Amino acid sequence: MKDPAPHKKTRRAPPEGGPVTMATVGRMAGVSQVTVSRALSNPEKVSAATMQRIQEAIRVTGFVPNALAGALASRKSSLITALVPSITNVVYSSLLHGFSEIMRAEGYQLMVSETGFLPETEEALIFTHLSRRPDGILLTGIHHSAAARKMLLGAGIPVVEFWDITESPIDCCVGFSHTETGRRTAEAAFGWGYRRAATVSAGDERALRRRDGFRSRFAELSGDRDIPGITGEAGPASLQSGRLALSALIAEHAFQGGVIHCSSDQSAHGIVTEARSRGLRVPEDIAVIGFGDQDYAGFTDPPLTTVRVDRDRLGRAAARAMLTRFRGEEDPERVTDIGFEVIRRGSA
Amino acid sequence: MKDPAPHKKTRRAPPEGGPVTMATVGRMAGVSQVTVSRALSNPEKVSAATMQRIQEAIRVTGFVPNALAGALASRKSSLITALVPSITNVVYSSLLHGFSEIMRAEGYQLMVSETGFLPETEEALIFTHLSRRPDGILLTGIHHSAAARKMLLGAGIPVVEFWDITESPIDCCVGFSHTETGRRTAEAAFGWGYRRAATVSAGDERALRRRDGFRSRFAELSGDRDIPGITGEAGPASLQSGRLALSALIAEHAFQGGVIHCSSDQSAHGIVTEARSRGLRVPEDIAVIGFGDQDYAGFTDPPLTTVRVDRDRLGRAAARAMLTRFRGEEDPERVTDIGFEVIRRGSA
DNA sequence: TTGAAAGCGCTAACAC
DNA sequence: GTGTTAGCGCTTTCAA
Repeated sequence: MKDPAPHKKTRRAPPEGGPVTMATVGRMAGVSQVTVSRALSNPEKVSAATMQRIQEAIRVTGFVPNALAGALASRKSSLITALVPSITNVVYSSLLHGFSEIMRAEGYQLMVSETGFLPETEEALIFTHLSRRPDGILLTGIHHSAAARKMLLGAGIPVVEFWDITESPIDCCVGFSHTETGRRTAEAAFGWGYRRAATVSAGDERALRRRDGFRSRFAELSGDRDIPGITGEAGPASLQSGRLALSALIAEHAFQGGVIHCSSDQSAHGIVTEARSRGLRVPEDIAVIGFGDQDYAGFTDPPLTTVRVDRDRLGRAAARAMLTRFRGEEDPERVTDIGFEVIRRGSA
Repeated sequence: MKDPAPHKKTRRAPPEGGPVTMATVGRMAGVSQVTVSRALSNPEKVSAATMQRIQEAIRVTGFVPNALAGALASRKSSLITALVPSITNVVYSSLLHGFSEIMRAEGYQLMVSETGFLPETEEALIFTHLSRRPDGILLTGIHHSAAARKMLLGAGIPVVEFWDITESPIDCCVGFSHTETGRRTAEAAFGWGYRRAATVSAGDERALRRRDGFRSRFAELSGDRDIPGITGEAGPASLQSGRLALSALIAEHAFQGGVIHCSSDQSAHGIVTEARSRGLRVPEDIAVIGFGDQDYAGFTDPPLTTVRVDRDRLGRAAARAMLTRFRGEEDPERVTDIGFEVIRRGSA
């Protein structure tokens, strides 16, 4: 028997065994597809009896709604996109943790990618992520390529930049001044009596600003213009890189002692470890200041003097900034400085 | 002037300033929307001249394709969903890193959520994630609720369980035997001459299996049936928890020395730290064996004896397993045991 | 090489 | 309360 409608094109065989949709559920419950949709999003607008039958049908069929279709139709994906330099770095992963906790509670899901500290990669990822039509986007830092900024602006969604602050964010930023941490660390160290210093820094842009803040302020205060420094590559420092850095400082820069400003607790820990295994006393011979106040910082021996940033609060503040924008509030805060704290423990 | 078509319902004002779609681009380039689609997915099927005009139009408009619509129409989302206990734990984040690196190269994006080691949370997240219609799903471990297994099976997509192995995976698994790491560690420690032991373990199911493997095997070999142990909560151990555990072992279990089997390098590091600050020698008075071979394990003082799992390889193997399934290969490997290695350094 | 038509599974607007 | 209709922006036929 020929198909009576010559122009009826079907892509696939009839709907036997096809995906379970709201229509499937509706058929089984004796209602239309729309009613199923309503039962799921506005339960109060459906009669109790209908609700019962629909729920039973959902149970039997194992129906899982298609959020892709929902997002397309409603123009709301409930998706938040996040770009961080590296997820293996606790600093960023803990921030994401705090952020996603709040966003999840509000029904949003996170899609994360790593930029590897590379602006080109970030730019490419922004494009890919925007194609998923997220409701908002979270970026690390305040430096993004011109093309990236353009795409972001064009997307017309909230953009939260975190872990740094600027007077001119794309949309809004939540963080603290990296330069200022360096300066305040220098002031603290000078106040504790240190007159000679050195720096050990990772190569990424923010670590360098922390280092430079320390350098210039310490020079100002102590008059010492010759502060030796070891600078690594962009990317996370490790305990090992800290050990190597101290060795290099001693071997190549004839470092004689004083305080060492590190761009991370990891490298600070490495320096302490290396110093001890060389029989040097910490902080008497070599004092060390870390950055980040990682979970272990208070429990090393000696415990690390470091800069504490309330990452939990930062993550939450970023989430709050985004939620505020979703609510469409008038004139929301553009810059949130959550500050930091220099914590003195045993290592300096 | 009244609308001549009384039943013409438009949701929004006419398409002025609306989103930039393929139709917009097509109009500007003087071709139909379909041709724009083709230009993007099958460039070779479009004439060079047309291609030029389309690309120019894309550039001018800043067009970003809507992957939601694409996925809905093609039934392919290029999305992979991953569920891990915690992203702040380097063990899992480094695995994700390796996995996503390969998947991204193949055009897939990762959507990650944290289960917090809770099966109920995992179940809820599986539902949410499946609603995004991922092309594949990556799960941590081999224990999932019955409802979760059912949903997963019903989704009809590749499921890779990693970081553990079982004879009966949902689809396939890539990992190693946790019990076996404990047993082999016990054998190594016994071989090194240790005759007394203790354990310090996190409370999650896999850590407990490592601990039990160590316990029973060490008891078998040494005849010592009285191995004291400290067991923490589910969730990541920290340097601090290791320090506390050693204190508890000494105070509450009158631990006199011997080898301590830890469920992580973090707690092992804590024990070493605590031992030293108490004036105990490592490994002479107290020997410590960690787990994970974290980046710092070889650089603590003394360096940690530990169990190494090639996480990079594991992440890659998991990715390969998934890609194999995407290709629809016949009868693919269901269980991949990537093994582990006991590494002896200074702490035991 | 290009286009027209149909439909992916859902939500929004409206009528009953 | 519930159903009908008209899309959301794309891919997939199929015909030209």
